[in-house]
Amino acid sequence: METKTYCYEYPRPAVTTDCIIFGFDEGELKVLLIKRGIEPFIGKWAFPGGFLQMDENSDQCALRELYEETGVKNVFIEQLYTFSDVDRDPRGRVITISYYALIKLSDYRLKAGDDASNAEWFPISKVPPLAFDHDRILRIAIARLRGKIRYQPIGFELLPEKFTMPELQSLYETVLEMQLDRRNFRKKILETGLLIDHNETVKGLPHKGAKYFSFDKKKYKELSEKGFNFEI
Amino acid sequence: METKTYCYEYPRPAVTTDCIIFGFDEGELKVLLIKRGIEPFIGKWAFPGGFLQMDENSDQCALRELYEETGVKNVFIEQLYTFSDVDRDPRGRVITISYYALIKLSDYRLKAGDDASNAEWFPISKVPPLAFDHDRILRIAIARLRGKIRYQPIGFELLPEKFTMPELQSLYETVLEMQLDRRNFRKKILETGLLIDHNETVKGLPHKGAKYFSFDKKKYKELSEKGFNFEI
DNA sequence: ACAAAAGTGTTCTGTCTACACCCATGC
DNA sequence: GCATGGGTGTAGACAGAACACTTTTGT
Repeated sequence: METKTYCYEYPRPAVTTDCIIFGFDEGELKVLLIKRGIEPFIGKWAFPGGFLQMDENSDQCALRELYEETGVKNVFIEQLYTFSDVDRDPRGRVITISYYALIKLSDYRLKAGDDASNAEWFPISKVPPLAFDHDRILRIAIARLRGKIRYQPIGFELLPEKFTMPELQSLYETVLEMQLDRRNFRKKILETGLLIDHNETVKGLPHKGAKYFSFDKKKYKELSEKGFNFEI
Repeated sequence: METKTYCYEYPRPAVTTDCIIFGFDEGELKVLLIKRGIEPFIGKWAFPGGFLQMDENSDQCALRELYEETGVKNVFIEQLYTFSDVDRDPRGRVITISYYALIKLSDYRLKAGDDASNAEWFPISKVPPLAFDHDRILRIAIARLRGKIRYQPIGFELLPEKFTMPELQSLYETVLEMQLDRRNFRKKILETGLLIDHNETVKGLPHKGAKYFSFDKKKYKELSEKGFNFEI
């Protein structure tokens, strides 16, 4: 049978993916925005994204766009929500499958935002009004991150391979917008048995340097297959 | 400026919505399936769904399809996930924005599944192999329901307006696939203050009849705006 | 020696868990 | 009066919250 005989004749919306890229740096949660060089919304900031090709699924599209626009690769990425309001794009009917990504800003700070780039990191408290319905998308992305960080070990995706306990706590405090008790936090995190202690401390500070840890991904994978649930 | 000048020239996938409709009845979680009358997958069971029109967003599309195919209206519905694999539909490139709905089966049992209808309720333990990638979609929908019922009061959407405590507990036990202690369950639910006691019991049984309750939606809305979080 | 941040244990409190007996109803 | 399922309270275990002093390091 011919594929053709099955073809749909309905009018079709355009389909894009957009990616909300979170980073964490200097005690702030940040998001990467691109300044639009074309209409509509020329000069406004928006999330990186682009059109779905016919030979890729939306995950691949989001990863591809992420790489093309920011040089970022091999990062945590997850589908967020699909936006489909009729008038969300003045050019016509566009459906956007949104994703959010978590990146280790320490690794990528240099690439995006350098020299003449039109990409820039904004602390989420200082994000300007965005193009399209991207303000709404950002709110939803932040809510997802906040909800998920408590019961999935995704916070580590925002920190360098090696991080200290105060850094990890600061990340949680920032994302959850609440203060946490130092002793209780450390106890709870270490109890999971998922941190590798490097027996190595931060040097060159005018005070005691914190110990370096890293997250044991392999162990987490094993444990979660046995029904273990991360929770903080 | 003309809208036309903005028009995208990329090839476009077709876009549909599908709806996983859950019901609860006779102590079983059930899902509504439609027997396909056309190729591809003719004769196989699949979720109700259809093409997105150019004048509706995906929420509206899902509600419309739900109503057209099952006569169901005014029910809980929520976007689940968007599926976009290149070969998921033999007819060509089709992207599906999936939704799940929770319905009070007691109200709708008669409509779907009557006489010569091609719709039927299946206990989730007895769902046959489905068309397209609908098996995968169902697994994801069940996982979402299971995850969400604990911290959002969505279980009530599956029960009649008035329900008894044993019915509610049976629903939770079924969805969560675990036994719950009767006294502790009742205590925890009543502690929320969100159940209205009708001071009325089930009659005509060969034993003590259970009391009727209903869920106080209005109070829940007020409380949740003040930061209250439902949890069971 | 002092300033600055990291590291560490214990008590208290409230929540979750486990559990057994009486009650109402229809036959 | 008996079989069936509904309703109720309490004691022990456990986890979460609160909290203060000592250690290290650079200047």
